[in-house]
Amino acid sequence: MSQESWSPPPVLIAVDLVILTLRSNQLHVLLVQRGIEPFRGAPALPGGFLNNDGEDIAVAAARELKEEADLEASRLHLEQLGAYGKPDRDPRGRVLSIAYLAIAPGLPEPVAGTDAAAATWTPVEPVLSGRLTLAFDHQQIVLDGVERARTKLEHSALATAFCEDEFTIAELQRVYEAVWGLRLDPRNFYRKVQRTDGFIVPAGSNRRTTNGRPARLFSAGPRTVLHPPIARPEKSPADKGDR
Amino acid sequence: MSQESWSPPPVLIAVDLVILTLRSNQLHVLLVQRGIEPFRGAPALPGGFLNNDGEDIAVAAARELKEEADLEASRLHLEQLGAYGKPDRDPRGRVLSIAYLAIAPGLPEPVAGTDAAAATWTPVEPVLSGRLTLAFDHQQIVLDGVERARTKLEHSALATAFCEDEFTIAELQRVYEAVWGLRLDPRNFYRKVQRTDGFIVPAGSNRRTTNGRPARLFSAGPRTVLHPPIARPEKSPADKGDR
DNA sequence: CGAATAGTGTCTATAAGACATTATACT
DNA sequence: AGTATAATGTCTTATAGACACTATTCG
Repeated sequence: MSQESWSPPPVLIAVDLVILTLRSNQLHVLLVQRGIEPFRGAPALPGGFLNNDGEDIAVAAARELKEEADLEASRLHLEQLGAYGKPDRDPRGRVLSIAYLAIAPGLPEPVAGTDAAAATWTPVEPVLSGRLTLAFDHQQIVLDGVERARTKLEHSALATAFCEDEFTIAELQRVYEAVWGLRLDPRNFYRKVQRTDGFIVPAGSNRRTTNGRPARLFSAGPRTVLHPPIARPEKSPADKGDR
Repeated sequence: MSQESWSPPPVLIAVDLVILTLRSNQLHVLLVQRGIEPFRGAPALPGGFLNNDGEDIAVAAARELKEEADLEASRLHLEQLGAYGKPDRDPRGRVLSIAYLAIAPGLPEPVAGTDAAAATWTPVEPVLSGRLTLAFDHQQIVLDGVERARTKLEHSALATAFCEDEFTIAELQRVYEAVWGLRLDPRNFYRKVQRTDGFIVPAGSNRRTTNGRPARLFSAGPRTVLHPPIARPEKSPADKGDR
């Protein structure tokens, strides 16, 4: 905080959302088609400006989540990613964006019929590689969001945020595989996840139907920080066979 | 980014700095005494408002680092911590603060004779525990900054930012001990640090004088992300003897 | 010499990775 | 039966933690 007092520069505050989910075992991000200049027609992150009624930025993020994606923040993981403030990031003038990362369980269809009709789930891969160009500096924000998710999978129970209330260990494994972009050994993963303290707890010895043997259902445990962590292999460990 | 266009709320942008260093093996943070209301006389983080000439926020952080602490950002580790935007965090009105974390090697004396005369190195412990009350939400920011440093010690070469260009392994160990607040076994630490790929590299087989056998000097290696990480023990592993 | 700090070696418990085997459903 | 997926077990190798020991300086 400065000691001097002087006239402030006018700065617009935006809140942008990186909403990640899994669709058919692929990591997707929610993008909207811009309807106005600049970058009209280009894909962009959902977001908006801060209300002028003294709204908290975290509340603004939750509000945009509802408005643009029809998602309830209270049921999602939502955390701040950081502030993006390069002076030229918005051609209209000085706009400082606070980016938030949200994790949602796989939804059957992209939201529709709401204000979020223009929102579409898009695979992250073309965005990360730059083959799909986003408006503003949104590619960088997605990059940072995915990187945040990747590292948090190791040390926190974030992976369960991609799952429904009850899930199988195989489903949890697919989260790790999709976000990290590599294959894991199911047997070792099973052991690892079970032995990591309060990570997941058996949900009433229920089961669910697929093809083979029914799997036990689990739900997210009380532990948010994992001891020991789920280590991410340096290189894809032997990609021969399995599934 | 929002599709609608409407009048923006006036929001002031501040940049606040959590500058950490080691002084006599204790983690310290740089605090200034506030000269004006609100919180006049209370300790606070160094910082200031964004310039109105279209300054980048990272540049603003570097500028404040120079102005308030007489430190050169180019020689320091400097990273963004996050945005703090609770509506009531500043009684004067809406002020959104972008916090930055800076790591400096142990400086012999607090900066003096400069604009930063009011700045003093303060042990973090009273701040973390709440025994020392800071202005605004600065206690929370310090908490987040220290937590960030603690976790980054594990997975990145951040520890070297606390050291001079050349340092001994024992000095590096003291960084880990001070930031984590626990004791480590010197022999195991030696092994671990040496075997972690490009973490530290021998600086010309020089040495330095203390009391016992001279220690080899090392400098920061090319690797910024550590494989494998330097694991932080869950509990202080046997605090009997040594040093 | 003895004190002090630096650096190396060794042992053991535990975890990671590879992979075989058994279990329980479906058609 | 045959196929598919879930769950458990076993083996080998690597790593963490505890700690003995050697090395090199100082007074």
